[in-house]
Amino acid sequence: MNQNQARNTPVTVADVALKAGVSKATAARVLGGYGIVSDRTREAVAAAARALDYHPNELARSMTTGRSGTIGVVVGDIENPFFSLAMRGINDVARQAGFTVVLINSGEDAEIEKDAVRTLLTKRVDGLIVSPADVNDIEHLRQVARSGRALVLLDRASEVVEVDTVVANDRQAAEEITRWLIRLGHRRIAYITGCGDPGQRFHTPTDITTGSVRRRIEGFLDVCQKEHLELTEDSIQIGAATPDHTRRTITNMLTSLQRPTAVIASDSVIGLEVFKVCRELRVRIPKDLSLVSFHDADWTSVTSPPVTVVRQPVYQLGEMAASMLVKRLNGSSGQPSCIVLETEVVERASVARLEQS
Amino acid sequence: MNQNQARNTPVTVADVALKAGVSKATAARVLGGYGIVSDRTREAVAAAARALDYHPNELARSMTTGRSGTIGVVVGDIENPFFSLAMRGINDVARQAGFTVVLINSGEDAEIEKDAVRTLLTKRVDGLIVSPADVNDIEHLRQVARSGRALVLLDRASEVVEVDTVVANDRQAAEEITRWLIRLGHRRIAYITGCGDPGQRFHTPTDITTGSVRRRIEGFLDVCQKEHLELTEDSIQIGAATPDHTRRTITNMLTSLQRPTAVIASDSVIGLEVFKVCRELRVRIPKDLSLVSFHDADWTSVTSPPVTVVRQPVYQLGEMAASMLVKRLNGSSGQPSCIVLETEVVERASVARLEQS
DNA sequence: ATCAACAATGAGACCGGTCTCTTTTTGTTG
DNA sequence: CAACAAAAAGAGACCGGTCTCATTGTTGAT
Repeated sequence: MNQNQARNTPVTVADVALKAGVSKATAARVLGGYGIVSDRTREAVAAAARALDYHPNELARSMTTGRSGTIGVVVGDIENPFFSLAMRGINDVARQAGFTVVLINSGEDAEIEKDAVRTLLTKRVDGLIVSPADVNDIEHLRQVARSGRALVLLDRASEVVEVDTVVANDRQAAEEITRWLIRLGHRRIAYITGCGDPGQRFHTPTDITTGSVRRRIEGFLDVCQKEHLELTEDSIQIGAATPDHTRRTITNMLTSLQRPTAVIASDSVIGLEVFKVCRELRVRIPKDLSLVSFHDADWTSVTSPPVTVVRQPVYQLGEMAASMLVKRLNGSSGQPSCIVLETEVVERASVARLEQS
Repeated sequence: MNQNQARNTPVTVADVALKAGVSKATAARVLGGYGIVSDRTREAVAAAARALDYHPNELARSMTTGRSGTIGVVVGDIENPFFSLAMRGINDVARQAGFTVVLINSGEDAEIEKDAVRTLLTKRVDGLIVSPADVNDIEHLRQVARSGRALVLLDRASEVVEVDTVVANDRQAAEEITRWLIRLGHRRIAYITGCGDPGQRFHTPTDITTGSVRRRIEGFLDVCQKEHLELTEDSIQIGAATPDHTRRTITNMLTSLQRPTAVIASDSVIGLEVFKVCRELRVRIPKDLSLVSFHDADWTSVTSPPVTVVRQPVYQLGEMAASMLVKRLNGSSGQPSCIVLETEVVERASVARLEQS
């Protein structure tokens, strides 16, 4: 082995400069790729750096430049295919633009989210992408703006704060499938979501702090009312946050006397759970229960029957969020904008026309 | 609004010190939570910090301490449920221990992986968790060791480098299910993986650079040979990296004259694709084809038939990797160890006893 | 009363880069 | 060949913290 292989290679510009016989400033110019240097010195310094196995300290660099080259991402649950797909979109764009992604999982907990944002801010990320758990509790997002760093909201808009946002047309999608279910003869339709407090009952959309879900519920309720559907307090099931709780919620719903004839699941994780419980209880889809799920997860096309879904452009959601952020970081200014991506209902076989009884 | 609300709040310890009427050193002691300070000054400084809305610059802190409080994670594909679940395990442990996670997706590309490791190193992460795409190409991993930072390999061991590792007992699991399939009368069994070069044919396990998959293939081949199964070059299908390519590979396999009677899918993504293609081609599972998949993804229990899987403790894999790393970061020394977690075959209904023809 | 021991604070170097400003070298031109 | 502009290199401050060491103030034991 090389005997001048120092332990823990803390080779600095100064070391390289010494070896190359130039000043620290000159070495820094070469190593940092800025300023003007003659070809001869450039090569000498480069050679010295190579010989010493020099690696720049990005931290020190960030200190003076003020840019860290990282963007922070705070999502609700990385395990949810929705987020992991969006995450890939973010990642792809970020790496293309030369940024590194710092990820924090909030577990949909507003406190953890605040903590996460604070942490990222102290770590001096250049910008943030957040899927806020609570559209009202946004003091920490204001803090981001105040600290002068860029912010993009992902999937969940907040009316309370003016900021770049990328969402799907949730409300419209919910209206569309609700109208459609009604046209097929369904009168008892339930909407299930993991948002909201477990054990709580739904009262008003304002209780739902997740932007996207609130919009959907608003759309759902709106259409129900227009079509004069009888809405009970069971029409909207909230708080299905843990698998265990989800399971219980669905079981209760499906064994109740006024069992719904159609269910809208707020994401693929909930949709899957509905599917599982139906199987256990021998509730046949779509004969006994029609099912529509948000998010076109990969498995939804392969069940028996395949599940009708609202296809959201999830990857693009991530891409857009990241590229909006990158644009801001590259100096784009102007009014914050809100981009709404279109969804599409993919009709499969989990929804039935209801026989008149 | 507060009129002394400075833009881009670059409030530093010096500012706080000034306001509190103490020296920079004293203010730093309070703000940094070290050294000895009297209660009175502590409160004065804290008050000043609050009034000024002081936020520490973690970057500057890291500069001097040498610790950044972050761990870097490089995985193959965050969209694969295997990794997103492991990622959650890592995340949970990391945040518990006060670390932030920096994530980079390699897309199973060794070059991107090297780049990622280099980037993380320059960003001075305290430690790294890597799922190496290529067990032979590990110069960049040596580099990590040389830079004096901790490293844990996730899911994929490398004999070439001595380092802490967390894996599942892949070889044994593969042996077990292969033996079991043979006992059920299967003589033509195929193994499909996304690893390896698309378009290439399999020759020897050494071609497979993904540690875990190589082990499984070794186990598979070993049992096949012991049981005198005829192995063709189609017995192992590699390079199913893109959905498109996977689809084609599977289609070819299932329409060939010597169609296998059983298929082992190397992960749930491949397993799902097999399932889809079977459906398209009207190949009935398990009547026409038996299917076993690695990774007990959530949807596998809900298909018709439900899929027999090798259940790996994926979350724990992530947890273990993170906690090993955290231990090292907290000063634990000693020989690198390799932890092997047990798997379990979950028998469902996608495997049939073969009728003698 | 004297001095040691320790608590509390201050002064300033330091981490590893960037960047401004100054000095030296080089090259062009009348 | 002097005169001057431009190019190249150097000196040193700076980013925002930490940390060592020196200084001052307080207490208790002798």
